[in-house]
Amino acid sequence: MANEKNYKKRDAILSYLRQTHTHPSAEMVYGEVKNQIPDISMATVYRNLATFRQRGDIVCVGTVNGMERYDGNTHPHVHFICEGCHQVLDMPGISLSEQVYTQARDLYGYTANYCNLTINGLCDQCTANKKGENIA
Amino acid sequence: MANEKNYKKRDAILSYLRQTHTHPSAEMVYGEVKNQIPDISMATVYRNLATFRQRGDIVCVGTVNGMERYDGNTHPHVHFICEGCHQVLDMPGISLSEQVYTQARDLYGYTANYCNLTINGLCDQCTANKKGENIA
DNA sequence: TTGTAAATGATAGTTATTCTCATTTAGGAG
DNA sequence: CTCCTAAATGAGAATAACTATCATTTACAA
Repeated sequence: MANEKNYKKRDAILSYLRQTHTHPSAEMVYGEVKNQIPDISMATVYRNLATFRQRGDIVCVGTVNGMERYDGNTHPHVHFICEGCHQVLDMPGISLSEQVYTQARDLYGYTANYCNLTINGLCDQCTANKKGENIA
Repeated sequence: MANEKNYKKRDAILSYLRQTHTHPSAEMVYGEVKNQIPDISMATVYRNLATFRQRGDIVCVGTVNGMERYDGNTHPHVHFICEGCHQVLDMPGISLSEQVYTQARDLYGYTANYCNLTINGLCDQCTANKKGENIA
């Protein structure tokens, strides 16, 4: 009774986004899902990413190195973007106050749908590499 | 004694970014600075924006409607991005805890250079317009 | 079988951004 | 003043992420 409609590829994309913690770009999604379903195309990936975002099934983390990154975890949380290796990492120990939504409405009359806190810098590994460079 | 080197256009770009509160895109910067200096080119705008960002003279707010937005105010603060009219607005009443920098280092070993909190939604005007649509 | 509506694949098109390179500019050395 | 150098710039080509187009395929129902 699975697959009411022709959702095999669509479901594979969303499943992958919900499983991974890499906050992949469209190209990374394509490369991974292609392993399971070799005859998938980039058009399908981009199309479904747009659909998921409109539905609120995924969120956009932001543009890293010229490419948008996506997250299947829609619960508000903080991201770290490494400027060295372009990883996007979750920071579960750092909380993001959700009162910004009510503040946006009460202070400014705005309708807040989504908030995004990103911290940019160097991850632990790139920090170590950088230190090595500085010694030389 | 002004203009040690050939910095007339460079300075005009940075001055504009520091004056305005529109968080302009490269194209918006070009359009404005062109009023003062008609023979400026887009290449100069892009080149100097990249230079300013490397130096830390400006920050990137994020990509809005396919275009990066820039801010001459480098003090960490919160931005609102209107999904209707694509305005980027400051939200001075909402604070951004700077302890995320020390938390990033202490909890994860990351080197944090910059943090960016954006709230997405509809500004007051677009909220009003949307309500009008819903009535009809 | 036939009809349908949505999903997809292949590919062309768009556009923000970057790259290349010749030219211009400002200042210093002689 | 002239020559030299190094950086800034302008014009346009090149890049690449993303979107649009359109014919085809798929799943389901009548």
